[in-house]
Amino acid sequence: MVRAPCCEKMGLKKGPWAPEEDQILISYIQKNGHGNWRVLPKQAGLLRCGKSCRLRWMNYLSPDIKRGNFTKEEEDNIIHLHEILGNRWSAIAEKLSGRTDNEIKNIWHTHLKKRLKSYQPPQNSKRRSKKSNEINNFVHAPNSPQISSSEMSAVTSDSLSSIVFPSMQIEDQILIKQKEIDSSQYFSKIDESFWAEELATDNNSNFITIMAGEEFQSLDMFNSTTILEDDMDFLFKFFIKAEDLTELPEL
DNA sequence: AAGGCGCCCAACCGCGTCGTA
DNA sequence: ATACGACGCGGTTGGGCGCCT
Repeated sequence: MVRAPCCEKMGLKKGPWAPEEDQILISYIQKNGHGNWRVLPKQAGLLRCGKSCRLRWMNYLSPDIKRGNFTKEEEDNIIHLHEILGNRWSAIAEKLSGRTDNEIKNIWHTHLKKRLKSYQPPQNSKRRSKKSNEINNFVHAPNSPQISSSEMSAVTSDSLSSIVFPSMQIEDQILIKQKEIDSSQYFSKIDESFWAEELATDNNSNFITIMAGEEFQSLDMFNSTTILEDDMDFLFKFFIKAEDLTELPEL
């Protein structure tokens, strides 16, 4: 199937939006809603393609959008969410009210990536446990998928399952029930629905698996209440659905 | 003052997904 | 089952701006 580019038609304007165009779009949507984006520009009298209108509205004109610089707290949230979700900018944006995926993507590429680059986690932590070594060995084994931790988290959070460490028994996995994680300190902007959403509805069979890397021992199976601030920086997070623990995903 | 350079961010592009006929 | 339109997403681009020399 070959799809014609949406702005292929001659006469449609591209590039930066003029204030008058913004005004037309705002008043049209306020009056009629956006409905079908494809037909909106024609009905509103704009020489733009629907896609361009949608983007302009979603990323700039919508009243729900919070303008202005990102706070330190927001930046921290983005970093942590990126560890969990990977480059799923829209999913990250959902958790940060008023921020758009485009904005988050931009700030990631311009600020946060650099910030993380300059950060090097300490080596040879004395608290590294046997379990964390086992996981580490699996992740870096020759026949293991060669992916970074962030890619892994992206894959696993997509399907809410799937990263498994075959040499470990299920009971050896560190499984922490959703409600036992005190995430409020780090995800203060995120409401409870975030965790509920990621864990689907069945709390008995779905768990967040926290692979704490350097700080593995600090998390007590089924008994963890709080993640220490020191831990958080080194935390790799994978979502594991307990009933899927026997199969490796296709990566 | 002006030219070069790098950064930032709004906007575009192409593709995947979903819904419907 | 297939084709197709619409939407949404993530990657990329390029113009504008500020800083530096």
